[in-house]
Amino acid sequence: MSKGADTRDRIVQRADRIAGLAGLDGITIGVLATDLGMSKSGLFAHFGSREGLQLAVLRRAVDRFHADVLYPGLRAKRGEPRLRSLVDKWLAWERTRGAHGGDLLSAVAFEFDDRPGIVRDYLVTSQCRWLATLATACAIAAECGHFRAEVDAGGWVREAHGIILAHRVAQRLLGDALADARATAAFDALFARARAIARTPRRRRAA
Amino acid sequence: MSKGADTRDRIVQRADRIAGLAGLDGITIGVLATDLGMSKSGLFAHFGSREGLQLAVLRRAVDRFHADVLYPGLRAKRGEPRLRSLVDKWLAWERTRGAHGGDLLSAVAFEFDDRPGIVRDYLVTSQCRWLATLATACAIAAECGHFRAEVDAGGWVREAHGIILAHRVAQRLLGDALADARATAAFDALFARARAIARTPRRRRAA
DNA sequence: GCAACTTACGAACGTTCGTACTATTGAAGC
DNA sequence: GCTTCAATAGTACGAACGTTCGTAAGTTGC
Repeated sequence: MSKGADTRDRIVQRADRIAGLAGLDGITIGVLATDLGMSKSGLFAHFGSREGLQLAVLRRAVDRFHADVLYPGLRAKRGEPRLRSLVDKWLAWERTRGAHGGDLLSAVAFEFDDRPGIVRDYLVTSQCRWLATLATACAIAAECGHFRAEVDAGGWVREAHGIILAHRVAQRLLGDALADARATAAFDALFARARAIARTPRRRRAA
Repeated sequence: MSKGADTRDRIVQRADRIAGLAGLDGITIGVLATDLGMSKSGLFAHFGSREGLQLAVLRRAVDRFHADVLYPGLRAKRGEPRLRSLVDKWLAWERTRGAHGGDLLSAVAFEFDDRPGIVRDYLVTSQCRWLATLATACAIAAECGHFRAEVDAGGWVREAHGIILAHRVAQRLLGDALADARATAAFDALFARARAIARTPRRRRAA
């Protein structure tokens, strides 16, 4: 790796840590430069703009997510095992706070949901892709007969997403000691429900 | 209302709108003063510090939440109706984007989950209180026989929280047209499950 | 060993930040 | 009508912001 690319990497790595605490908007070229013992201008030159730096940090987070969650998860065998592997690794990813910017993605989802720009655009596409991957894995689980044939993959994924998000708030904001156990239990139940042969009783639908 | 209190109110109201877009940290005394046609110092004097202003905005959001969600919801009759009323209003609150800072609370939950201070402290206590209220309502539903006696109120509330959070991301970030329908369906299912007489089939538990 | 390019620096730009102080206003109580 | 006091304006400050510029080193290719 060339010297430039190496420095750039160090910068993004450090910025990632800051973003984990203060959000992508909490990244500041001045403090970042001071932290790394280099000049603002030298640092700045690597990205051309603050937004470029933010995007680089987000990209890195997504790359890590792929490396730690997506690719290993996909290696499990088709059907429920693969889906389970994916969500287990997802939860583990969200759980490891601080170690790396494990939580950056969800945080940015809330931070930038109303702020147009390349950062948001990139986040949207990468999030959509991830959720679509999960939905596909869910559909495959149905194909394989692990899940009920009529399972709603989109709905299933949405619920999984909810479990992840609620876990994060419970753990990091509220400091709930039961956060992990609850999330795991919720996932167990979510799988069990999709698997269940006996129909859950259907009452009237809200208007 | 005295003139001072009135101005203060106008300031917080305006700041709330800004925070809805850019987060609590996106509030800036300078632009706020310009927006309202008053001097920075005149505005500043009302709060004593930026953090004081942020806290005032958060307080206002919580007050509105109580007025729009908590109190009206509690008026429904004991048991499942009350719980349903509460979560319905909760969802409605999160759905009304922009109109008022309907989404501020969840956003701040992610923004400040790693930033000690009075803002975070206030948020934590108010969130805990709200979730505890829901858990109580859920327990009462069990007492009334609407829900199964052994229902796990804490787990139930956590799932409800997840539905709300996932809905928000789906709606605001991903622009999912099905967001509302999915959230409503998820709540329906959550209620149905707690109600169900027939046990959902239990398989082995993950280790 | 000179040329071309990369990488980083230092200084400065104009803005904006939050916060202090002081001065002016305007309404209320006597 | 004068006093009093809360409310707002005015001005200034030092620091930090993102960004630009010109330039000095360092690296690489010929």
